[in-house]
Amino acid sequence: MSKGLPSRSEDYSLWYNELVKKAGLAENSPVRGCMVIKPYGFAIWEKMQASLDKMFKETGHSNAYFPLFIPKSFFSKEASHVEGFAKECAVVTHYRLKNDEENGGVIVDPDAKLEEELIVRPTSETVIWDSYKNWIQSYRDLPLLINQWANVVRWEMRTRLFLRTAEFLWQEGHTAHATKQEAEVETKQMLEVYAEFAEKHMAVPVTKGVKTENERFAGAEETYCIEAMMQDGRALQAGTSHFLGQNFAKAFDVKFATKEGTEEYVWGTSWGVSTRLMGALIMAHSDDQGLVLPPKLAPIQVVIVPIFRSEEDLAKISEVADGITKELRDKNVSVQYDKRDTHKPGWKFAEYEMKGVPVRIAIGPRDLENGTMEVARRDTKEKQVINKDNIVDYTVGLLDEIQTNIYSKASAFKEENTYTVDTYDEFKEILDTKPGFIYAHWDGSSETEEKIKAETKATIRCIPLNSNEEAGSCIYSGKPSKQRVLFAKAY
RNA sequence: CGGGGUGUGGCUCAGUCCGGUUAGAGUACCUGGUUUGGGACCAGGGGGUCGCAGGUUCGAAUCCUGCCACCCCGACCA
Repeated sequence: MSKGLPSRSEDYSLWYNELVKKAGLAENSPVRGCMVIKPYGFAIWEKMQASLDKMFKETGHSNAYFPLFIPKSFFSKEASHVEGFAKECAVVTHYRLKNDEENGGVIVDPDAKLEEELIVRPTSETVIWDSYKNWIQSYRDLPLLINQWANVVRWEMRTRLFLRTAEFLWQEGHTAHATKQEAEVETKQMLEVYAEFAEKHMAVPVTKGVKTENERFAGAEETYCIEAMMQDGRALQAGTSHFLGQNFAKAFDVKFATKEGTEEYVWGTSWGVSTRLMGALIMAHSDDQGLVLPPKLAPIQVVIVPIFRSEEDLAKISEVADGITKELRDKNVSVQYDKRDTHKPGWKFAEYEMKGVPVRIAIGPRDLENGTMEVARRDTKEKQVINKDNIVDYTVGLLDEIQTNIYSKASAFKEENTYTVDTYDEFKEILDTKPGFIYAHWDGSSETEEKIKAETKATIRCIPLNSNEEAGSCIYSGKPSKQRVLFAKAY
């Protein structure tokens, strides 16, 4: 592994790409637009999955699995849904290869053409609602609260590790309800789950809001989202929750018998977060030394590095290190004791910093003499010499403190880089000179939204929830507006 | 699909304009020794059909033609 990262402030994209590779998270795959997630990166994703899955279960959801392939005809059933995804679908047209007699190698067997093409799922609403049709007959079958962990494929023209890849991993929840109100409650509940996960686990502050019509999910009545700010000031959509109304129920003819004996279409929701969250995690906290992971999602929370010259030294240090390793593990802290003699301590320090391990404990001969250990925290780089009798409590407390500190830091950054403007001139001035979010009045029309996007590249990330209504006039058209919306350049 | 760029040991690249020893460097890897509290040092070593195919030439990484791949910018992006 080579040394060092490019500076974050000089070239953010380069820094990001190098970090993803050097921290051992992922790399570009030989397959166009796809990525290989390496073990360390996958370990972080698994931590995310575990936390989210638990939250889904606690809110009454169950996991299931639906097919990767979707018959083309399913797609055409919901008009706006097709339109939204048509341009980025991978399509299976044949089911067999054969030897190429003329040129060698293999070719697609032209005789093995599928009667109906299969779409590699870009999202699963259609296959899932096709099943729901058979699963739902009565109000007694509702609500149906299902989640699936899966991969999906969207043939993006340009890709970026974690942020936009042709294939990505995600979870997609698909629920069906007897009433509109219940479905709306579900939609908002899942948005809250995502926001809580982002803030409490990822330590990434987010703005909750509703998408404008332009940015709404294809097939939804309303799309809710959480938007996070990256360290270059750009916005990243970190999760979405859609109120589908009766759109898919009507498209797939999913009706149920009510208590009163009438027949009605069910109300739906869908919601998802993806490996894109990995990108958010990386870009929200990391620095020029590498990744900075919040303790709650760090695969290794504490690393112990022995400093030794001889086998005898190591043996003595290991005795102490094994002791605290066990004590920490008893307190559910994940510890790695790295006593490899193939790398020097300095090399290990740099390596674990690159990997974002929150706490490092170094034990050397000097510490053995004094009954101490050196504890270094990744977020602030501070080192403290701690008496070994207090080390376990100190470390456990430190992990909490780091989790809190990382969040506070990201939160302060987000606030410092958020602006409120009243005129289009101010708006453009800030976009040109400063990164960040901008709150401004908007007249509510797609036309204005598109013009602002074309002129400045800034888009409306969301119409924030919980923000005070405040009368004003649109920065672009001057027409009346009853609330400020969140503008930013986005990933 | 438009515009720009790059293909040379695992990785990052020099060499190409102006053809000419055995194709180089850094890093990584292997061996030995000295080291080990912030990415060690010295010595030795292995590893390359110079993207692919054709052509020009006594001679091609270098010039010509064709093809392929990848990257960046734009268009696209629940």
